[in-house]
Amino acid sequence: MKILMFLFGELLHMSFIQRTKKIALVDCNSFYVSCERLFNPKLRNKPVVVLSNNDGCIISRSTEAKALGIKMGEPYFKEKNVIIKNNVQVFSSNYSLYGDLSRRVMRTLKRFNPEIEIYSIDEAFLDLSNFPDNETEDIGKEIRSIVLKWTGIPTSIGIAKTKTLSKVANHIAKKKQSGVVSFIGIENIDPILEKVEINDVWGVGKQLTKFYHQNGIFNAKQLKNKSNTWVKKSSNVLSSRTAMELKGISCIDLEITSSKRKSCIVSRSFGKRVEDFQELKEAIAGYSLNASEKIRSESLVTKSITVFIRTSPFQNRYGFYSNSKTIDFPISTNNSIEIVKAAVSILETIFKNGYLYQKAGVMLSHLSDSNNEKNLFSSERDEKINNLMKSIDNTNYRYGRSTLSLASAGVHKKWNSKRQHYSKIDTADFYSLPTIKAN
DNA sequence: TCTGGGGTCCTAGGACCC
DNA sequence: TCTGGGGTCCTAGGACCC
Repeated sequence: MKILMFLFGELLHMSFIQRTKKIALVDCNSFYVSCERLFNPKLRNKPVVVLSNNDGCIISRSTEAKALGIKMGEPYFKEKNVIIKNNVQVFSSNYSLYGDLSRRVMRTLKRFNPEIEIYSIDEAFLDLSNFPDNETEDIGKEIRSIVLKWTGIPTSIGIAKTKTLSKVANHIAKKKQSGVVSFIGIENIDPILEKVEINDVWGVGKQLTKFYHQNGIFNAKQLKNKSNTWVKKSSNVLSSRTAMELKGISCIDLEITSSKRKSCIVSRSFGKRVEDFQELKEAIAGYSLNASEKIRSESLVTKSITVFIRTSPFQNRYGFYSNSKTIDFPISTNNSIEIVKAAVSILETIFKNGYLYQKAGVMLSHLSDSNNEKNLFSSERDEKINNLMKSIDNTNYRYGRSTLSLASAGVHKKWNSKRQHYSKIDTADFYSLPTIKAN
């Protein structure tokens, strides 16, 4: 009887309260700039930009900086005039700070539903299906205000039936005062999609934009109304998924379980060009150490390693050279010594004298779980190496990265990245806590 | 003078096999 | 001299994302 009453209750419930699939995309506004502002309130309402590694490009802009016409991804030196003229505040990127604040934002979001997909450092998809349809927008506003209150980071939130549509909603929310846009309950979204340019649709990049333009598709509505078979046949499955998602049919699932990564790259542009084999070797050894440490911290081992070096693609007068090579390890490993050795041996085969190198990198691929890799050849020696690696990692964790390193990684690092506008804020470092003066 | 870094997925085409 | 067809697996490279 109780069960019957329960079922009846549920039916009654369902008939009154609509609960369709609802996905929210929460995206931090000008994330890196917002992080810098958090510890430096003087930056509020002022134009601010954050630069990529090596102070190369502009990768985050405050609203005020956008208004000055400073473009995303533009080389810093090209915008320097505008920046100086308008007294734009400039920062080198500080990823440990951004990573820390990102974790705080994500932790806050999990209060609303622990099942979230962390899509990037500054955005997450959140399943809101459990909330009633007519409360969607209010929930969005609540999420926004709590994230702001608890972390100090402003966000924009788009809510819709599919991921692609929630991206569209988010895009519109960015321009709205409330910062929240929900498509839930809107019968016909064609008029909205009509105003969304095709290149602003998630999954449509430069090449696809060109292709769609050639076929008379200029906005999201036009793609939505194309037949699925046409899209699939003339492009590919990814494009057809995008089109279906615009129709409101969910094809791209939320990835709640954080699957382990499949590759790990460490690469940098040099602060100044490198010609010397020895210096290049130091850089490659250093990157290999970082990559090894990263995969160890995630209990992964690698089956193959790729090393690449290249000169600048923008300065042809010195001659362009780019090369890479991959080799396999006989047995998957995460041993720094072995990985550095392999990397250096690759470098020896691809290095060519007489070039000014601008960038180099190491990629570890075919990663797998280290716990599943215990094999017949495991020996006492492996055990010892594992322990050595563990103690290196622990020491570096406690006393700062590269406290313990290998000699081959070098000490001077003349080639290190440029970081002239570094804010030196470290939320994990007691001595960089902001001080508050009384009176 | 100065142009980031780190990922994922898909596909075409080659190697190989029967 | 004649020299198939179909399947699988792997990889490099392209496209896309933030």
